[in-house]
Amino acid sequence: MGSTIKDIAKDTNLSLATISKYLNGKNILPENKKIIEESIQRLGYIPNKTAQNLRSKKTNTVCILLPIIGDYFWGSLCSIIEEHLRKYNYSTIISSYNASSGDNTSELQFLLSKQVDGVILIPDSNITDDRASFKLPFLLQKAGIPFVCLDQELSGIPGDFVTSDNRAGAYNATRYLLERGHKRLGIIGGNLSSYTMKERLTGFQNACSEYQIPERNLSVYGGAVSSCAEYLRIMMSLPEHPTAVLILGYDLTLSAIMTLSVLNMQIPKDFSLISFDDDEIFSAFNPPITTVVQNMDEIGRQATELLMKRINGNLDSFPERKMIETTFIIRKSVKVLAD
Amino acid sequence: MGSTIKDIAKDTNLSLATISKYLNGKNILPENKKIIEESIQRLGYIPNKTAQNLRSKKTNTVCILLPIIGDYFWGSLCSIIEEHLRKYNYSTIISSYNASSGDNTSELQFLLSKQVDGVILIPDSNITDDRASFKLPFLLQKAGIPFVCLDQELSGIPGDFVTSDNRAGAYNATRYLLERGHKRLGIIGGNLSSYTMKERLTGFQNACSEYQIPERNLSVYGGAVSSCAEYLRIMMSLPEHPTAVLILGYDLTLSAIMTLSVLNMQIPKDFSLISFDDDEIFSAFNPPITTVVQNMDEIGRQATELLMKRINGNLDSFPERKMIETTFIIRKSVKVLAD
DNA sequence: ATACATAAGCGAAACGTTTTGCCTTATAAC
DNA sequence: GTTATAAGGCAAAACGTTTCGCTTATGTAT
Repeated sequence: MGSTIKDIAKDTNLSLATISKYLNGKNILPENKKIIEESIQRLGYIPNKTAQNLRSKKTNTVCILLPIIGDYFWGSLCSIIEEHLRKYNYSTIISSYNASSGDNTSELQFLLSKQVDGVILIPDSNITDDRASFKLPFLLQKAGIPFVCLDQELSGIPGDFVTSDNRAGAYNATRYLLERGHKRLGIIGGNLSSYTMKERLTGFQNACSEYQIPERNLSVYGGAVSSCAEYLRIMMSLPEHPTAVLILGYDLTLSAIMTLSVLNMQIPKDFSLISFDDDEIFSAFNPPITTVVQNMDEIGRQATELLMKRINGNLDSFPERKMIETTFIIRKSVKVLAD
Repeated sequence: MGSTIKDIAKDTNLSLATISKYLNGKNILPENKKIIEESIQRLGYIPNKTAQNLRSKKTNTVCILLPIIGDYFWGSLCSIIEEHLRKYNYSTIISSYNASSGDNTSELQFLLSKQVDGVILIPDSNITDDRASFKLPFLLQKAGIPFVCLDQELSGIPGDFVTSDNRAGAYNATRYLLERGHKRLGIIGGNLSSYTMKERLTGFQNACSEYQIPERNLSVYGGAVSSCAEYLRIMMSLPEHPTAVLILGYDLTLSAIMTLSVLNMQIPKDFSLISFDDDEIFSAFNPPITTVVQNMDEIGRQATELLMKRINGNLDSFPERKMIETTFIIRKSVKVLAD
């Protein structure tokens, strides 16, 4: 069915080596080039990547490793990364790993047998917080497979990573509230012990202490989406409740908005709110919600760039920490308070 | 670095062929089996897939082809499918294609050169509605690469596909409304000309005509999320406006809920609503929203199964149309009307 | 005993490339 | 006119497997 380099060689009366040279962009006579191109066209030749990979020991393939399946955020990031890798002539394979297992050897074997050139690791706190030597980061390092980590810094081992600048994002948003006269603030997050959330919390606190807001005027909540509504209700029933809140996550924001509407509190008239993590839908709300947005495309781009660099053997300034700036989108969910 | 089958052969004093037999589960002497296993352990041998692929002309690889990048729904489906394919010992590569191009030859070449065994095609109406012979489905067929299509039926060419039973899902939800005494209904969708949306609309209409609801009591809207709020507002200002609405999509539902809250209409007291497409967040709302949910995991499973069948040369009942039942989750967004 | 099937093992060829080292020819330098 | 230099081409080896055809040993039915 498919024709091979041999067929082209016969067809053109040239040697295998010459055809291979042509395919790899080496110098050959222009006339031969023309002949080869015609022949390729005529015979419908398509290079066989498996053969190329075997011989050259390079697969031009990167594996994205994710811990959980079905997560919207990471799932869509996969296709963004694919797009970027494609520009470098790399293809993407995705695979999931067992984050809770103490031994990721089987995942490593998979990568090794597939001969992937590099890995983009979407971490799970189970993996990053641990310096156990059978977990993915260690195994990858030992095997000499370059990888870059997304979203979270590894704690037991040095490694490149790229993440949103969560701290700055939260800091800016908080300042925005403070500048508009809010003096009692709340922050609502999911699991506040994760790297990402800790960073955001730090940003929030830094801004507050710059404005000398006393601790007692700050209200911090970390917990499940389902209980966020309850928390908000309690918070709002206090006599001196916050006038504004920074909400760390899409789902939480949605839940908060719904809760406020049930409580008959209007945004921003009765209460101000900023969401960390945007979605198209927030701009369609009434009022549209002011948000901090993570630049997913940029995260994908930078992760790709960094990985390419490492794959090409460039170890400059390892380990690199790339912080991607968030964007602050001012819409209409924050009220300006008179002093 | 990595050891090969040759090393094992030397180490065990057996021939390459025997080692290969062992690796492929053929019969060998139990004593040799033991020796080989020890040797593999000791030398840390890992089979080289690129070599296996080259020789056996089988890659155990499926490519998921998607049209757009960054789509949450499809992105997360990718990792679900990966999970299922993994059970069959297949790995997954993802790649995007140009839906608007008239010629997908380059995509085909990619698949051919990668030697993928099959494709899961996430379609774009640009591709399915067209019988142009340079578009993906035709090319795949011509090249003899088995594929199954998700979500949409191909119109120009027979092909397997698996999709949610959109029609039945909408039908059931609509009946639910009708059974609770609603006599004036609305349906709000995105692009109503897409296959998916048409199916849902049909389900809605079928239920309505069964209950002999006159056309004039039905209100149908298809359009962008951004203008849905406006539409709802107008609709609600009519004297005899619908008492309940079926909303075809997550974003639209969110937008509708917000709009209603701004209009000071309470769900379900003043207005009833069912969402097609669920999200965890809907259960956390107040009231929790009654929804029709697509069984993504099942879609992934069935697509995988069907593709495996085709890859193994089983063409029984081609082309197959698999309709995955939706689940109806009754929560509290629908009011029972007195007659 | 003879013939015959079955099981296990072996060496060598094959899969479709890239790479190596050598050879030829043309070009430039002196 | 000789010699150095470079460019392009070629045959063959290599990459790490699987598979083919053959051999030998073992058991089984005639």
